[in-house]
Amino acid sequence: MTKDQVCTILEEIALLLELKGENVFKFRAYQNAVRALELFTGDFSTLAQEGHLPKIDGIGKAIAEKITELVQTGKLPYHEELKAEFPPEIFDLFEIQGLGAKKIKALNDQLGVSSIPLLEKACREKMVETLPGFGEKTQEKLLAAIELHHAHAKLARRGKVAPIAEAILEMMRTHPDVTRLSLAGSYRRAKEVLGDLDLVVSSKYPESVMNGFASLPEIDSILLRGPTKMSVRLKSGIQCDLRVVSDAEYPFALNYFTGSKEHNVELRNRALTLGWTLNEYRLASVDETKSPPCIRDETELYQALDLAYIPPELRENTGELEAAAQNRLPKLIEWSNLRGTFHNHTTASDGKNTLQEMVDAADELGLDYLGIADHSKSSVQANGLSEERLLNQLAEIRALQQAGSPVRIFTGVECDILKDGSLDFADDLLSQLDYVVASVHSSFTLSEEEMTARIIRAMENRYVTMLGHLTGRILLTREPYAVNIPKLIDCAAATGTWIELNANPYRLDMDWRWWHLAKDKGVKCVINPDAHQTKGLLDLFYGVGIARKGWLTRNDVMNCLPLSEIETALRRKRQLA
DNA sequence: GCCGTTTTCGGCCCGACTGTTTTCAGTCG
Repeated sequence: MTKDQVCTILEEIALLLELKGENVFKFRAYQNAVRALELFTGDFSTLAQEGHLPKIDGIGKAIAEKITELVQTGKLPYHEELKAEFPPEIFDLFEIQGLGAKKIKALNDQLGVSSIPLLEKACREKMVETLPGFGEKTQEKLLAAIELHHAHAKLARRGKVAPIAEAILEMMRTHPDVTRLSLAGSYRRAKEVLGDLDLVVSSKYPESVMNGFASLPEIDSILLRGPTKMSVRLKSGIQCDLRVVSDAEYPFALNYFTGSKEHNVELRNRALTLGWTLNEYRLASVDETKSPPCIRDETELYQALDLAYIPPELRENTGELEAAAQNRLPKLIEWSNLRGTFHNHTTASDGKNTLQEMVDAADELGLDYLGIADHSKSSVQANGLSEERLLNQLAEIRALQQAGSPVRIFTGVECDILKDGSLDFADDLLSQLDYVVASVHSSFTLSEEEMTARIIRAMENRYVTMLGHLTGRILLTREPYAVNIPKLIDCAAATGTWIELNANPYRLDMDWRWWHLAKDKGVKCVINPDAHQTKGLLDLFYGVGIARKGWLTRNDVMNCLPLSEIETALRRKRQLA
């Protein structure tokens, strides 16, 4: 049983305990355990088999025993028994906005409402308003929430949200009563998928700012509105929350609403140990024996807690507070550090722009070098190149280069890793290219062992410079294929193979949660847009955000190297072998 | 159920908003 499967079961246990009306701290302990497991990148199954799980902070004796039982037997009677107490569809009800465990329990106990369709029926028959604690308005809101649930997926990819978010920010920036403003929440932390959008504003005239916000053209409907807080539904279906505070409160509000929740809890705990109490408005003395320092921005806020400034992308409670306390936070990579990129397509395979157009776009973007890596012959669906067509492209690129291209063009290929781990082209062809991106595009359903062995075999080829989109995931659409990522990281370190950070907002693969580990093992990252048209090059922006979340610096990312050094770097692995 | 420089009991972040209440419970972030 994998870690993910264990997490799913623990998550269900938490919900079931909450439904039963158990002690809140009990089910929260299960949620904390899931969180701890998700962040844990060590050897999970060995630890579970040997009973060393309590070494992970947040997992105690009781939960560790349950996990061990799950890993060893694949079953957990405790979970089965809990589950038997409720109909299985009841979990869906948690996705309806406005419904929590207490209300779901009341609906189930008193009306037999145990699924979204039954809830819809009960609302339409006006049964819900008869329950104590419920009323006519609640009933209406539930119907609206059900409709919304049908209409929109709960999460949106960063690439969908970003243009809207930046547009709202720019429009609000021009409002005369806005003093300071920032996007906050998971957007500011550069998360790959977002549940909503948060905007924090400081102003002397909150009413005026709220009116301005309410009249933005992007807004579809207002979900709730108080004196300082407003939630709206945007036309794109995304929820957007606005908070207006005074300018003195702004650094605290911005920090609080940037999160993550776990980072905030740690920060508050740290404040307490220093004799301060921290909330979204201020820092205050616990016993009023001392007056707090003047805090005008987030840097001063972290300073007051004896911490170096922690960039938003790192605020996931994965060791950033400890590092900030010891002043050993990395200097994170920035957009301007990128000098080139490697995984790009042209009309030769399934791209929408020609070689010349891609080169011009790279030049306009200020890149010094561009790698072309079209698909190989087995990717028939993507018009993959035959040996002959690849050699033709090679000649075309050399001619373009000699004609005086402003951008250095590197010749590569995105070479399919076949089912058995062999490559789509023979070594003598690969050796004529500057580099090779090796990717899986078929047979996604192999077992974890087979898939891991398949990719390892490909990495052991001296001509494979880098590994493309490591897990094949399409965010919110296709699950990653089963593969042992720690083993792949170890192999990349041993063979000197770079791992791609695929910057396409549909992929963002390898996931940011693994980069810190990869970096510690000495694995090099390469940020590639997997561009299929000129504007796709801009996806590099999303890649930098994820690299920052993964604690990476310019030294960890190969395409930060200047042109004078990248050529040698591309040749290094093939010369080692 | 977890945790520990208030340590084996007694805490566990906490404020805003809504709706149903008539002082508060539930939900959300």
